[in-house]
Amino acid sequence: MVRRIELSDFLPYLLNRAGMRIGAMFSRDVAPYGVTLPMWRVLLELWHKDDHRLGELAERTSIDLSTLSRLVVAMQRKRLIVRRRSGEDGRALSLTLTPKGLKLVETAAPYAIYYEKLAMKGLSRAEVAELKRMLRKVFGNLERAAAQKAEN
Amino acid sequence: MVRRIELSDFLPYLLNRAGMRIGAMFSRDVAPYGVTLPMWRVLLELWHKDDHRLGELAERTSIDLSTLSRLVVAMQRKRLIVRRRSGEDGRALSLTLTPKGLKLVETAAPYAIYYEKLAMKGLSRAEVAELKRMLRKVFGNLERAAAQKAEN
DNA sequence: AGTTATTATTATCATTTGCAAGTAATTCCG
DNA sequence: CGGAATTACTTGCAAATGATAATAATAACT
Repeated sequence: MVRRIELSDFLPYLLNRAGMRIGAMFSRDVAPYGVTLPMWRVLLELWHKDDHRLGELAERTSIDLSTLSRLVVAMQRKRLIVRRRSGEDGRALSLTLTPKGLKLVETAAPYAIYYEKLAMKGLSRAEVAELKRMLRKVFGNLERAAAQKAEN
Repeated sequence: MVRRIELSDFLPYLLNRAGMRIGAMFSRDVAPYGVTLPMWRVLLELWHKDDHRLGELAERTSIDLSTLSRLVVAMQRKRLIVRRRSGEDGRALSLTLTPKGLKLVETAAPYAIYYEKLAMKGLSRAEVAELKRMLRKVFGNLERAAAQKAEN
């Protein structure tokens, strides 16, 4: 007999629920600007650090490589990003924001910041720092395990 | 000029990354049993509390209602759950696990528990409790805001 | 009771997604 | 050096998804 999982105390469940909810709320707000959640993730990543290659971006946005490949083509057609071959490695792409893309991230960013603040309401500065530290830790743990598994 | 968002300190990003990663790892392990992540979420929810209606389940699993409707039909065809009209409210469904469904959750649950443990490695019992409490708080904050918005 | 409103569920259709196979560039190694 | 293996990305295709419209049952109101 297996013990039942208590959902309100089950980390994957809590992560999924909080993550999906904040994504959905943000998403509805920025939809009028023509921004979808996957697009936003790409824009945000490129804002944060320009000149990404595709694989790197897929890893960081949690978007499947083939899905992302099509997404960046679409985003280039919309003049939000530029896709060119990397100089160093002719297989790789170099993805960068256009001015139009930059403008769009800057338009959407306040909504993201608003929802982050809203989510953290009632938590002290120290608690928030702890929460984020632990989430980074959690991700690091998973990442390390995945890497080890890939090794074998 | 808008200040750039620091990704490694941005809650929605941390939530998404951790949540997606743990979901993906778990998912690969249980795929051989014919369990997908959405299916797992439904099974887990019904394991936790039997006799759900569809809307309630959609809310709790973060699965879109129309998507979920098809999913539960498919799961009934696989004899994992039973779908019947609720006695109390003739509009609603009453969804329950079959013995086969129960067996399947019990097969998959150890993987879920394993990854939860893995994710929390290096955190003290007290820290874990704090993390979960804050995640519930975060979700509650978002939920409350959404409810208030819907009111107006 | 009859009409309207509300809530819950399903069907349809266009789009998105992800797996698997394919292509091209680069690196490895004899 | 040169062919095999690896890496980076793209594409084809079947399945999953989500928005919207339709349907059904119940509740609320007159």
